[in-house]
Amino acid sequence: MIAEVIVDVAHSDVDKIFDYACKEGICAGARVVVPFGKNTTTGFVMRVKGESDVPAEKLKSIYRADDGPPALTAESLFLAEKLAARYRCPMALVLRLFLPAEMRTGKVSEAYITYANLAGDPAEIPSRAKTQRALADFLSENGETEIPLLRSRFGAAVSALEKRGLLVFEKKRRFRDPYEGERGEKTERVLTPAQSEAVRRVRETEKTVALLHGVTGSGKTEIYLTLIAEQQKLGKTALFLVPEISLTPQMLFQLRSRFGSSVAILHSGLSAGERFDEWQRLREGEAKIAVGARSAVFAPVENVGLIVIDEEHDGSYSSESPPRYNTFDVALLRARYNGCKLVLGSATPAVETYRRAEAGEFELITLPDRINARPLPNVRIVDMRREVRRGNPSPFSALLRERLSACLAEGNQAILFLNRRGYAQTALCRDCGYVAKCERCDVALTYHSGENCLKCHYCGARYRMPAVCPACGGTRLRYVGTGTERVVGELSELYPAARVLRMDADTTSGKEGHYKILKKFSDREADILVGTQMVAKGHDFPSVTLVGILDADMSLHFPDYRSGERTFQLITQVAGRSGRGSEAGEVVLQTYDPENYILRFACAYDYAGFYRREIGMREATCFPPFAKVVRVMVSGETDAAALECLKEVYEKLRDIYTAHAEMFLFFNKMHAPVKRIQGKYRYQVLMRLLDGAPLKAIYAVCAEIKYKNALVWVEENPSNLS
DNA sequence: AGCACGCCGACT
DNA sequence: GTCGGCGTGCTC
Repeated sequence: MIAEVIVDVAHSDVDKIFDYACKEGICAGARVVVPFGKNTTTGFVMRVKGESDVPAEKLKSIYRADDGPPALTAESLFLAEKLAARYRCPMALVLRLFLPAEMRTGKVSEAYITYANLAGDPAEIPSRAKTQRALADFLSENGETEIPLLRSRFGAAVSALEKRGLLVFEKKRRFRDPYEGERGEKTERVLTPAQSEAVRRVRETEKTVALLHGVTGSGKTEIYLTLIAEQQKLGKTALFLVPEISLTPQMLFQLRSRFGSSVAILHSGLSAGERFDEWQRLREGEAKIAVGARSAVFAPVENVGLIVIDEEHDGSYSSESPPRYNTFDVALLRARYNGCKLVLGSATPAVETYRRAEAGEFELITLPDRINARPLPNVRIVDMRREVRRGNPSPFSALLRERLSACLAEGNQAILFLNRRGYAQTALCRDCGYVAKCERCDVALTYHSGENCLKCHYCGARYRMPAVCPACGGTRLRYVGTGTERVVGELSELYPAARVLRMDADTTSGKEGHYKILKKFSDREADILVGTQMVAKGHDFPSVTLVGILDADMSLHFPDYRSGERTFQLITQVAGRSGRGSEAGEVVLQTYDPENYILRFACAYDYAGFYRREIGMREATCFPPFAKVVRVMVSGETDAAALECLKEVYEKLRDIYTAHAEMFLFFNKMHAPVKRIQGKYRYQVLMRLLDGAPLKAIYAVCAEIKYKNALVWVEENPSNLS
């Protein structure tokens, strides 16, 4: 037999099928070890065939294959081929998505535990050996038991009994269980009429995709769980995808209490062994419901009955490193392959998603009301220009301070949202205008008061905070721009009695870092939670009655066509944290641009109004979904290398442009907005293309340009234009 | 990606 | 005369 093998080497030169001779019994999807050049490498069998076109003297044999079922299912192989073509990247790189990393590198393997049971006649035990007799009695009563447990209870008697030949041993597979044994209470809630109607519509629609557009707190999760339970009863599997941050243990316990051990969890917080075992449980059919972030869309389940993408608009569903896949695209392929439904849920759907739903491509299901009929919190806009004019330099407006005092006096909790970590945006010299910059990146450094240092948020470099200006020797170094650290500092001065927690990338490192802070807050060990956008997502704190949005403009003026959309989503999400319990909630939104339409629609919870305005704008200015933004990035070791490479890229792309000028709305080369990151000089060719433009040719041009000290890659509708 | 083969500069 | 620089080409 001949096996067509993709070797697990991520390089375009070897991104092709290699034929190997193999014995019968090896099938498609199997992971194999093969001789390759002077090396030995692992690979994947894509297909098995009778004969090969490769001359016999070149053909080598597979060394060995994993035992058990093939690592990759037929569906995985199908998806891999589609994705490699769509995202134009080596097959090996795509195949890696389907396996836990720890399995590929061979760092972990199955864990086993040895069980002992009684063999032979316990009457042989002398009556003076009381512990041995007790052990024998225990085993005859309880049957086979794990050795470690026996040793802890009966000590040396285990070995003694073994010497008498009265024990038999059996090794069994042990699945390492994340959050072992933890379960929530059984929560089988009765659906509201609106929820039942939503479930019915998903069930009955002819369309593959349903968009569940429900305001925050409208009970979308219960709808997902009901739909998943239905599929489980039919013996089918399900994928439940959530943004990384919403995978809080509370959510997992809720799922576990509902579905028991048939839920497997796949996310970055697990240990290598746990992730490996959870994956294996899915692959072997032991677990049928895969819950996880983006990468869980590749979960190795067969016979999928439902796929859910919660918080569909969330940016974390697009991968930023190659292969730059989009979770929705993969999920849609899987839904079609399995003939099942794909449910998208959001309070603030992505503009592009909503447009497709509105056009009838997706079933659009709207849930306009909160589940407990609580009104959405009232949002008040504060004009920060007036605060400045009144001589208030602090990050808190008078209104916010007044509401915060009231909130604390009533014994409630508050969340303050500011999308900037650190203490101050940067350190500036009042005498000469010097701004501290990173040595390897073209960005200003952020001052962190906790470590009293300057940090680069692009490369992570740390610098000592200078005592005097390095440029002019002046002593008037000032901190400009407020970050979460500074907010916490000012709060402790304003409200010395209040307990303040900070949640941002600096305080949530380590395993379950997010969880620890959220748990503290939900256990009421703090009164105020200050944080970056990670406080905005999906948490349910019934005692929070005030949300303060300190600088609503920050994401609004991001140089990106999606900044308005992102701001609307962020404000709606964070506002939704307020008033989820029995008391009404309120929101104070601070801005320097109080007339801005995005903010106005967000305050009124008017998604439809926002959408109309935004889609009209996109159409008028020819931005996605009416055109595609394509950027070709060039990054070089030196400025000269990058420029030389850029020149060739630009000339070749210009040929395509001149031949199809009518398809190009925009075409130009320029510096990347951040000219240097991690010592690499960056340039870009920016394009905006109409449907039908020769994207393939653009990719082809970029693939053939090879410089020894410069890199070229293509990004479509990039979400981060730095 | 690795690794070998192969052709030009400064060293015992 | 050789040791070693990294450009080029191959891996079933």
